[in-house]
Amino acid sequence: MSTISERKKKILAAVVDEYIRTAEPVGSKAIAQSAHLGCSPATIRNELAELVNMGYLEQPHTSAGRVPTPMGYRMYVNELMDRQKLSLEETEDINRRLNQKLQELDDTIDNVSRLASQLTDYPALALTTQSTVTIKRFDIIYVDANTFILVVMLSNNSVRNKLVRLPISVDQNMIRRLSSLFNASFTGITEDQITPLLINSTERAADDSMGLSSVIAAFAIEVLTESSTPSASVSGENRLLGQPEFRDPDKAHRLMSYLSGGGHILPEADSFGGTDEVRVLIGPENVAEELKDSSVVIASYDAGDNTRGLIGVVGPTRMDYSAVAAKLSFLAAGLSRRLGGGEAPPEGMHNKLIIKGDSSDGSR
Amino acid sequence: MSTISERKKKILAAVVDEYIRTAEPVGSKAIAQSAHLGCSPATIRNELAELVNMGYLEQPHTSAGRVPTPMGYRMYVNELMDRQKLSLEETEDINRRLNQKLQELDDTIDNVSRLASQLTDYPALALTTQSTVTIKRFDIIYVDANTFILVVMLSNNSVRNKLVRLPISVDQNMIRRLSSLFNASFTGITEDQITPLLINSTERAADDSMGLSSVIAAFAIEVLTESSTPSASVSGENRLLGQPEFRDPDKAHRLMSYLSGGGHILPEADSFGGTDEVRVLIGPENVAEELKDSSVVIASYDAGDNTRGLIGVVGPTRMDYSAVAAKLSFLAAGLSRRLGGGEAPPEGMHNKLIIKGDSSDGSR
DNA sequence: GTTGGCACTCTCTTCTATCGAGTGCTAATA
DNA sequence: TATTAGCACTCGATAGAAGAGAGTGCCAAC
Repeated sequence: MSTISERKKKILAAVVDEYIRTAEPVGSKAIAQSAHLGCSPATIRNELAELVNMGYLEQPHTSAGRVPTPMGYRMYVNELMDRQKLSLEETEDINRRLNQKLQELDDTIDNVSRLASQLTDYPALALTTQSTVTIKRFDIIYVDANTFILVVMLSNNSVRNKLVRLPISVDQNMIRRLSSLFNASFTGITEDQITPLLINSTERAADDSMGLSSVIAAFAIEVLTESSTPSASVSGENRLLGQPEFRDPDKAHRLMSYLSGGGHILPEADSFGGTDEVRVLIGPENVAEELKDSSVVIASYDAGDNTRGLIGVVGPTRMDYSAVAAKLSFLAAGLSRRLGGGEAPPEGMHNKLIIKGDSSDGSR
Repeated sequence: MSTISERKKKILAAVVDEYIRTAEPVGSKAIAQSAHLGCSPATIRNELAELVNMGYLEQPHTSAGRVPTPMGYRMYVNELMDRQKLSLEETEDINRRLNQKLQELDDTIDNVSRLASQLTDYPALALTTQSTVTIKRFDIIYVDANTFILVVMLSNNSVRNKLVRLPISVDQNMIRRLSSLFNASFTGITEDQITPLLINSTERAADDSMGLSSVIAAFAIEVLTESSTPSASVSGENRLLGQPEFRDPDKAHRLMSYLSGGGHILPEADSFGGTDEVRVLIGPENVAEELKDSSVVIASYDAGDNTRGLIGVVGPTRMDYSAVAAKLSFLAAGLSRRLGGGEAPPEGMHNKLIIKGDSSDGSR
């Protein structure tokens, strides 16, 4: 009983394809025409009835066509759908946008989410996972007696700065002293290694009676906290309204508010395997209550310095999984290539698309 | 005919207040109760009929209550509504949020728009006007033979940096030379004063045969462009869906897409007078087609260094003008105080609320 | 100038009838 | 045994009709 005939598979695939296209329950007649397996609607009906029994399809009501269940989608995603290759134009388009957006704004996840949303025409969110960041370099630039600039280069090669203005005067020597001291003792350590003790000893060593050390240390802590905290960005929530399943404003509002909330989304973020994997979460497979009748496609990329970036696209369960997965996969690969440390596959190549779902495999 | 009796004003105000509250056409009976001017519904009906004639109100259909026209709202905003003072809790709340959000992320307009949206519960957008920015200081930090960090401090006291990696090696002296040269000849000038000629001469003066000068100059241009280009940020689009007038998903979608588009919004931005002014644009008063049946409340603040920031809140014409104007005004004042250059009114004070509309004054 | 009374209008809701897509079942067929 | 044609049946969707209710406009009285 756990097997499923070839013909049933074809029919199931046809139903899902058609339903994704039209958002209307699919009838036996339509299938007989679209999937040309030489048999009549009546035969299809028998098969459909069995597919309903097996749990792959359901009927909104007795005399309507069939609609895929989450289990049906799961089967579709795992085995049935044709893994779309992007067209040359599409890959070129993505690469062009990537080059354009990333050349200056290195890691800005806002850009990643916006891009993902534009490409797929669904709301998208981007996030970075937790990671341990340390300071690689510490510089202090003397501007004038009351002003200096802190410049910190992090282990992930991003650079942060802060302009500090003082009510009192400091001389250039003090700045130089502090600079080299901080460069010596505050580099290579993580945020929680910056203890009051360490700050104190730096203060004494620099002969700093004005508390500058704590100001600078505070900046260090701030920067480290900020960079190692996962951050999230959501774009294109409004595209939800283009989907017929969100014509109900309340439903749309609920999901959009949830998305705008941002970060605490995707509890599955942590459990994410490796790069080059696209994961599809269908309806009830989602942990978050608000996503129980939506689907999420997630791709992961290497954001450099052991940081993993995640791109997620949210849509109705009737989502164009194939297209979205292909695009996200390509996008993630492009990002890995540009941001990641490791050796990279040559530009413009399709990388293989590995799709993993949850533990259930859609059979029974 | 251009005058309007006191009682009519009271009735008009009552209609608008009630309509803002309930989103339902307002009947004569309701007014007789809410605005207690000792007269019967019948009298009110007569007055209402005249108000309709004058163009301040309209009826959706013969036997419905009255709804304000844009002209009615205009009159309401200009003369009728009580200028709300915020409660102590509200001002404290805003100040607390301001302190929290701005202490580190100086100018991030994302924060401004998010804050405005949270406070008003309408979608909000923040933008900065065009301004001329120059470089105040130029520093180059040597990291290693293939890497250096550019640090630029701008006339608006923001600091930008960029990590540059080279395929070739440079020695520390070269860096030092470039640093002082750029600091000398690239400061105090605007973007379009950075000519190929200037770059060339710098290149020669530094004895730079590797084209480093153009890399650095490119960064200078980039930073100047970016900082002087008006930028925009939109937040809380989804709050639109909470409003009954946007229960139609298509209508909501249209406006949300327009808002997400961002910048080209508010063509009236340029014409904006001074700080401490709140401007209300009602329905057709808006230039943008997409806003013709929505209202916008705009406040302006001093973002320092001759830059003006704008905060706009978008909602249905049936918007709580009074509350929104009060909140925006206070928020703008708080931002001016923190970011602006001039002397500041003491914290926590209500600043006077000046509301200006367009040229028409709602009378005929 | 104000008020009560009353017929009138128009939307909104509810109910009913009809239509049609699509099914499930049965009996005939290859 | 698998497939097919035929047909009665189900059920949502649509349209029209009836009734309720809110609110008006107007008139005559105060």
